[in-house]
Amino acid sequence: MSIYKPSEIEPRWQKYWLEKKTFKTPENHDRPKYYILDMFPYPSGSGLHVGHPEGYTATDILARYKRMMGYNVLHPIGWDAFGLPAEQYAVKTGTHPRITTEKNIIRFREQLQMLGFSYDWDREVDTTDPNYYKWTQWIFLKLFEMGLAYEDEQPVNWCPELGTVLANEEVIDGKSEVGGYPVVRRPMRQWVLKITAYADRLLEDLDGLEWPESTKEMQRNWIGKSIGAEIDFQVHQHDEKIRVFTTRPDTIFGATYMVLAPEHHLVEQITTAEQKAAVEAYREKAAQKSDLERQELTKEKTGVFTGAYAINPANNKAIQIWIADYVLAHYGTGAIMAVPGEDERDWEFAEMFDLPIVRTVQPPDDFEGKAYTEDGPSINSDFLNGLHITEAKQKIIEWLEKNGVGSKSVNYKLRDWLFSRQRYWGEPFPIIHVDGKPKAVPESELPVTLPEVDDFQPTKTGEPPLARAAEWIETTDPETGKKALRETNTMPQWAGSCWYYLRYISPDFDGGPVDKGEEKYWMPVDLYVGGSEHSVLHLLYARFWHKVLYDCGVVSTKEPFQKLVHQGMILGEVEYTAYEKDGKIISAEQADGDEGLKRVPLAESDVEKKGERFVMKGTEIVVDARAHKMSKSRGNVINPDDVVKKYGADSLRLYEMFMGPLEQVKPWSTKGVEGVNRFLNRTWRLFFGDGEEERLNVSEDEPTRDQFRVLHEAIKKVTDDIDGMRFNTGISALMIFVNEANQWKSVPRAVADPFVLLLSPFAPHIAEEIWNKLGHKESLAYEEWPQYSEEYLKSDIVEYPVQVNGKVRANIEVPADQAKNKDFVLGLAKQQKNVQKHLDGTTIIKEIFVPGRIVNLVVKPG
RNA sequence: GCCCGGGUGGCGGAAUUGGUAGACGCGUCGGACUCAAAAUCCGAUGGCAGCGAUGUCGUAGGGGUUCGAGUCCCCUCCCGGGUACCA
Repeated sequence: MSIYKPSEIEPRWQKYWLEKKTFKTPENHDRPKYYILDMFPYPSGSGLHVGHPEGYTATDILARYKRMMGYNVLHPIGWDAFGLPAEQYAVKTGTHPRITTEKNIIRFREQLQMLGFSYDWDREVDTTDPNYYKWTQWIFLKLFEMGLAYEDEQPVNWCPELGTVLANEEVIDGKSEVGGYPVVRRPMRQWVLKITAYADRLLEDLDGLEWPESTKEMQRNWIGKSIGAEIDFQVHQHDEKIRVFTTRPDTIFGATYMVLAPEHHLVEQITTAEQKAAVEAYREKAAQKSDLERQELTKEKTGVFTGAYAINPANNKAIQIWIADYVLAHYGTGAIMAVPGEDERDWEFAEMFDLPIVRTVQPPDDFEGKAYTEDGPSINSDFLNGLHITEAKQKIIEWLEKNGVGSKSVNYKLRDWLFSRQRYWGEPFPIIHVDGKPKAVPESELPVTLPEVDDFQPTKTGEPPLARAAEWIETTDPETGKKALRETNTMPQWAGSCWYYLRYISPDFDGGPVDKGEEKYWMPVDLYVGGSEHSVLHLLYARFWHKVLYDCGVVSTKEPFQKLVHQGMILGEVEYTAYEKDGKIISAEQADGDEGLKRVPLAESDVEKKGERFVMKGTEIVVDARAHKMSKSRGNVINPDDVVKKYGADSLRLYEMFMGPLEQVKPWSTKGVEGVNRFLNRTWRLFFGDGEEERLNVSEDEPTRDQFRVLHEAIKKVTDDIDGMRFNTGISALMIFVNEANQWKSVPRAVADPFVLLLSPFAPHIAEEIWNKLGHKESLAYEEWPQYSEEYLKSDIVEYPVQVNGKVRANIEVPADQAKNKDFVLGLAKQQKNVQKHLDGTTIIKEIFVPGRIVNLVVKPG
């Protein structure tokens, strides 16, 4: 019998594509190129989840479409395979992370192939492969040579639980991004990359990128450029100056006290004898606080007077110098001039400690707040009085510069990138220490491979696991023959993913990270798809490295990723939950806090919508109706393997694209998968009938005008929608075609062929199968994409809705040749019975006629 | 708090520059086929009133611009993401 059997069709075509290397990247450069990139996955032990195929299907559709449009397409995949889970598993079981990683990669590869993605499998990269990380190390050497990588003893985010330091970007709310463990500050020798040297370029070049505005904005905020001034305040009775950074130099006449960060280098020197004890105690306490504690205690300001005074250079008044932890040591100069009148934090502090407040900007009469941060004329500010912020700033900076007490200045929130980790499973640094100084390993000795160790834990003294490989550590400097020690830190996981998109271009090239000629052809990446969780971290780091490589002449573009799209998260199936307390079901609105609450899952049939909310059927008890993030603990994880087994890869692909806009967060629905699966079944029956025998239901007849119209409407819509990445509505157009075509006796070949091509990027297996059965010998992967013709889209009649006072009262059909004839259309419109009814007893005061669109008769009574 | 997104049927979501709100899919209801079920097919399906023609309300809420607003403007509420003493 004629039945659509994905389990039989799909593996067969997957094998065909692999064996024939159908998707091998063309090596010639004689066509336009399209580089379409997925964020490569970390091959975790739990395999692919349904989130992966979402972005991967979207890019696969585009890759297949672009090939049919005549582009040379580069569509690769690889493995971001260094990382913590494999290492933690190694610590627990002693299994070498390499073993775990290899195993996981095999699983991931199988899963991706099972979904029919058209990757060029000859270009796979693996960040843990020494042939790959050789070039990661090579790039690090470039950074080192350029003075962009340096060692520094600095307070770092130390995570005791993970046994490693973390970059600022990896710390969220004082906890580690991975695992959520507490993070404390602790000084340590670390490798740091000078990303701040590129702050301005990283900021400016965002403008030319086709990225989501929100992502660009996040990067802008993270870089945090602010323009202001640095001003020197003379310390009274000391030969010292305190330099502050401020964005509001115009408010200097309102600077009524100063605050230093507790760690500021002048604190000890200027503190008076009477205040010494208090200051010491405060500094002690601040040092002991973790970042988390510092944040938790932000509600109330704390601080201590140093006993010292500074002279405000604008008015020569002596003002108190305090220390307080609301001033951060690592931003600006670690010291501020406090202007409570125009700064909410300073106001709060001034109120707390009874310090003077002077307004220097006139608030509006009805202003009732405390600090006034908006614009207005300057007051109490001598020669600035009357000027608004912009002019006042300019004038005061001129004055500061003339008097040698300050100058214009720019500051960034962005800090240098902490680049070393105390881990085993990462790239070793190509660095040796000779006479206590770091020195580059010569390029000819790359890669510096990971040594074998017997234990993957940090040593008892807190040194990284590599410190266990004594023979590896002790080496000689090839240049001088002196004794040398290898660096025992390793690089963070971001290192490998900072440049992998370049390696795909020439994965076997051994003259550098990337072959220049190929790079020139393929770069930049035309479309990059991946999760928004990488908005700052990966995407900022990769841009930084790319710019460094640009400066060394390795790459020819300033930016790596021209267009970026984030796929939205797929949530679990919608769940209905009632809350039970003390054995009684209570309304979800009253259910706050966890005490004594029991969650009772309900079936969809037990609930109904009442107004804005869902309630238990027939009651007033409100229940929760929500989709949650998929998680093992919640037990709502959908495994792609199961979906493929039951419905096939084409159905999974189609469903994930049909759910809604790619960028949007959306809940999973197994019923929805069944829906698209039905569509594929209907498509199969359209071509092969539903009789006992499989019989090709395709005729050699010339299609009718109507059949052509149906086809060409589909071509237009599907083409536009793929171009605009609106895959959900594109699929809807394919469904409309099949629904229409199912009413025909048979499908004319001239319609059948193009339709199968339209379907193929979305559901490649079934499309190849039908294509083959239509008598084509070769894969359809490089067939020409169908073109639509306006000729067939024209209709013989044009429909006009007819409104009276903006309300539709009738629909009329006008022959196409009369459609733009206003008099004709209006005449016909007014004849309509229901229109006449509404015109009765009124006077037409205006006739709106929008050709091809609408008729609106504006009337008034009488 | 601040900065971005976003609120459309029972559900996921459609709707060119302002021009018939609810495409497509799910669900539900009715029918056909069947001994029966599944699968499939046909029909209906925003609410309210009406046998019906039709009327009326309706895109989070309130106001405005317009012949006409889901779409533009102002205010409020709710949800999601980011960020948090960055001077």
